[in-house]
Amino acid sequence: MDTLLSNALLPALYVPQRPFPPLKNSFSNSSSNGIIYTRNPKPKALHFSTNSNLSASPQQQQHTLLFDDWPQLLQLSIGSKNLMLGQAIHAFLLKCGCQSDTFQGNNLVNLYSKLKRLEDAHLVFDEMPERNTITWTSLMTGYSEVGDSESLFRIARDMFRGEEKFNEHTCSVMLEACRTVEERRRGEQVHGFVVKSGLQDSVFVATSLVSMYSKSDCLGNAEKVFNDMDYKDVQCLNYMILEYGKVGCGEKAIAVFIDLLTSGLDPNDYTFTNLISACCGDVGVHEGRQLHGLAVKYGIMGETSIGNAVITMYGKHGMIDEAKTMFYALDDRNLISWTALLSMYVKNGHVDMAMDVFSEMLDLGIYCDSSCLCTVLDACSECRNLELGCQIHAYVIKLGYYSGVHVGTALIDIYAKCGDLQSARLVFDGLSSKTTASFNAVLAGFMESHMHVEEDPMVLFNQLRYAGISPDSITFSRLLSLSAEEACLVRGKSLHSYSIKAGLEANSTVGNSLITMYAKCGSIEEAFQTFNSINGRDCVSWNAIISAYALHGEGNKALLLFENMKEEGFAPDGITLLAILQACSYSGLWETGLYLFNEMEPKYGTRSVIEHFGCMVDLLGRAGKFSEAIDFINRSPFPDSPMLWRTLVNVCMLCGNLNFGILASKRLLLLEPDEAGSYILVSNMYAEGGMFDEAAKVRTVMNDLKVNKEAGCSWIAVDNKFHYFVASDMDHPKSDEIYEKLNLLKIQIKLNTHDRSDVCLISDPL
DNA sequence: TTAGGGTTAG
Repeated sequence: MDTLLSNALLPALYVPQRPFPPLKNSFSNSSSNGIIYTRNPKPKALHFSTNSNLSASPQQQQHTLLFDDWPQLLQLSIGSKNLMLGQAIHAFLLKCGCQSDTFQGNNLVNLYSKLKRLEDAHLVFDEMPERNTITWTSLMTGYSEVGDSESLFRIARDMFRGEEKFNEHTCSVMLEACRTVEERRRGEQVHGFVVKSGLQDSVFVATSLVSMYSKSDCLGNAEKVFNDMDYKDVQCLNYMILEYGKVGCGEKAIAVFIDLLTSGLDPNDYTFTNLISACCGDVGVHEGRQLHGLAVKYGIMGETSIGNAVITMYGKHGMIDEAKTMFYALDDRNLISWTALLSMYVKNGHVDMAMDVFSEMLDLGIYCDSSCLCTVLDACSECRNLELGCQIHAYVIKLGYYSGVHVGTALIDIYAKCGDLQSARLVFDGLSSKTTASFNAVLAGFMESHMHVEEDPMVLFNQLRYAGISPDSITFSRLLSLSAEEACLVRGKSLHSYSIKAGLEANSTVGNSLITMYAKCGSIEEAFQTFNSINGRDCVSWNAIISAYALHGEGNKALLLFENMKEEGFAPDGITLLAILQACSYSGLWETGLYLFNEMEPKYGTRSVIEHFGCMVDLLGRAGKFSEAIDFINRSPFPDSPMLWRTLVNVCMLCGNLNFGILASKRLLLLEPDEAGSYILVSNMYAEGGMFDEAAKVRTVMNDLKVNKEAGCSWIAVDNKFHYFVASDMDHPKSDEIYEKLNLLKIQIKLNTHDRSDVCLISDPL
């Protein structure tokens, strides 16, 4: 063990000239490290100072440690993470000459393990002549501390081979190392070992099992272990309340709380913090408010964590005043209290108030951590305020959080959502470590920028795969949405294959995106196959497949699926009704559509919003009921909505009803005199109706008013390369061949539709 | 007489 005697400690060895005051209990100062030994070579006492200067004079020393007190001081060095003090005690023990003492060895292994000095822990461990269960368990704790489960289980195997007895402590440490999805399998093996060893009745081990299963996404197993426990203490019950709260099972959390009270246990601050936090899901503000009152009755509202949970709970239920009152009633506000208030304002759409709070924090000199900065950046992102985001970005750099992955991802998010993909990429490229979430944030930028990007997200995706970043369901969902937008079936299929390889075949998020991708790329059969393959379909899955059939004009199939959805116990939401109205509209089922629209609120409890009204205008128009459509708009809550009138103009154009189209156009241009898109639509409507002079007039008005619109573009993907075209485009290197092919196609279409009256060549745009 | 649940609020 001599090998551990650090040279750095030697200057501290000093014989004092006079006695020191006795050992005090106030060892909380973590800077204590001035070490002096009274006798050499075999000291009876250790004197130490709270002064960090090792060369301080003996008169400045404050504490004396008698030989028997060393375990107490060792605990202090662990608690205060004071390695130097621990090493001094180690040196002190060496001088005492008790190298073969197992108790001392165990304590030293524990010291170095807790301080993550695994090499030192191993040195002590290796030199111990006799080891016991505590020695092995202490060493395993070190590997658990640093998250090295491979080494931990290697040691466990050695311990097993050496026939050392595993006890409840050992099993708890092993289970601690299995609290991830990746380690779940190993956790199950340890569970088997626990049962075989008869240790499952220990409340420590059982709580570790509950924790292991819930943290590895197996709440069902956690619940089984929890329910089988004969004896539960407060900490175990608090744990289950926490886990139920995390997955939004507030009712179950409250049931555990009732069990806690009926078993005569006393709830503590953790109980209320966890429980109030659980009142943001299926359990609402009524229960949250009652628990808040109960915490006041118990006299523990002085605990900041409970107050913080109350702020968040009220904030999530939109009760801004109550949340604010709680914040100002707190005796001890901490950074979490401030962040909770900030977040509450952001989530309730009061970004300006959030920024006021942030300014106040800066004025008060409160130092922000990464979580607080992420919330502020969320505020900028929420209101798409890029300028403010840039200012916060500068502050982030000043604080040194620039390359941190969480703040970095929030920065990417704001740039991406504001359409500045280039800056989003710059932040992403500068991240010290990239995560799936940061990549997903960049993908949001691609989605926001649509087709106006040179870079191919798939190239970036492949680079990240090779760098070892695993895609998750959100990655696939976003990439599939991009493929759907590009109508690129080949790419969509390739992503489908990769999602199967990634083990996400039955994932509902990926499945739902696949349905939409296949439908938008024209393959309704594959959309339906995917729908059938999803394990645990949710409301979104049903909405996706109903929308898919609506898009393909198969209204009756969409209606059939709507009935199946209800039979399987899913409550249709606003999106379902929108999809079903579209299905009726595209399939000419206007009476059914009208009936369902009128049933939305009374039968389905779904409030109709402007999109539903838009759909109804389209439905009535397609059914030729233009007069009814105009009445419908005028009687709706949105009689002056340009969107509804634009829908009517569009449907008039589609159905060739110029009279109503002109009527609707006049209203539209009155409502939207500066919107280029409306002029183009009206102009197109005239052109479709053969009124070319009127169409030209509208274009002239546009020019006079100087309203311009970016030209619409079409594209085609060939061999993973996208080719874009605008009207009259001659920029493509193969323009001549393309126009020639188009001419042939037009002739073929005319011949096939038996309309040979106007077979002519598409004129060269030049 | 040493080792284990170590939980909370943004």
